[in-house]
Amino acid sequence: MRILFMGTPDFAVASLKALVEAGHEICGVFTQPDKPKNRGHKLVFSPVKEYALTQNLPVYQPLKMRDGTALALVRELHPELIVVAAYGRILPEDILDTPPYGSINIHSSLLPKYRGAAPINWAILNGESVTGVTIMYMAAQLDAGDVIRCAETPIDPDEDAQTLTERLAQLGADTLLQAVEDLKNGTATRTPQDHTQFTYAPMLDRSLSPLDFTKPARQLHDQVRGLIPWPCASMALNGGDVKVYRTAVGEETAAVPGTIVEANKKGIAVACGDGKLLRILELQPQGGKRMPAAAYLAGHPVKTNV
RNA sequence: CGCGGGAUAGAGCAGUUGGUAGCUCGUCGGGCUCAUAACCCGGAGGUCGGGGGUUCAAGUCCCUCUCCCGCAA
Repeated sequence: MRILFMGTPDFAVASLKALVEAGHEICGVFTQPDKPKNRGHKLVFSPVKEYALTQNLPVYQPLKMRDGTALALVRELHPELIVVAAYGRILPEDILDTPPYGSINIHSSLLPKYRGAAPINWAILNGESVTGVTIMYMAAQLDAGDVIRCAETPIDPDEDAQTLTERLAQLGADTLLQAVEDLKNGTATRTPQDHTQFTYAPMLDRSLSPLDFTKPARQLHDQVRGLIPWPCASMALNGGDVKVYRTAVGEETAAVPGTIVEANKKGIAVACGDGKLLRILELQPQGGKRMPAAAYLAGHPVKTNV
């Protein structure tokens, strides 16, 4: 199949790689323009671009999708199918309608649940035990197209959004290949979503970070897992803010929520709203690196029961 | 030239106006204990990120390079 691929982050690389290795002809790769700013002032290529270059695939980084040049480019490439995976841009219908097989998207949730930008994170934040990927036809409305295939996977109670993203990227790539086969063989099904059941997973931001210890420990644990690697959960400690990377729900306590009950090799145990402890196992102080709680305590004594 | 923080023992940190480098943990040896991620005693371990400069003397002051982190994008 002659495919035009559109994607940007690591999540999309798995799918592109799968298509390449399955022998499909990639006639072009669209990815977000190099954002001229990282820390210093270095230009950074998107992961998809990095990979595409290693495969000598033609890379295109249109600035605008609606001024006609992108459409002209797509027509010139004559793709039989467009595959979009976390491209990060809304595509106009005239582009979506160009290829004879249409345009399909790989979305990292079980649609119609968690439409939007951060489905993996919100699935964890909400304490879901199952999620998955969905391959669908692209429609004018975001993530609302008819479904071709989907695949489920359980979410481990201690898994964080980063590792889940990696797993779903692989699952998505596998499912995508099957969907492409379906299309090629003319056996692809087309199932409309139940639009009454949809939920939305909006973009994450820093306001989601602060841990509120009046909430149940389990919920805070989910918050910590769901916000990795960005923006991360945070809490005040020793007069500064630290990012919290890994936690565990501990035993019962009679302490007032927010109280640090212990600070030792087992972690920093904080009382929560449901009378259970949340143990901070791994954290990152300002200006420092991510480290185990025990290492943090070696240089930053924490007072307990205050 | 986007803003800022940082690099000191295996890990995490301290180091005052330049004057022989400390703390907590770990580690090794010994002791105590029914037992311990507990306690006691003792030991090892650092050319203070690299290079250059000022000085009688630099972890500390000046210049420079490299790497890491946060914010902003």
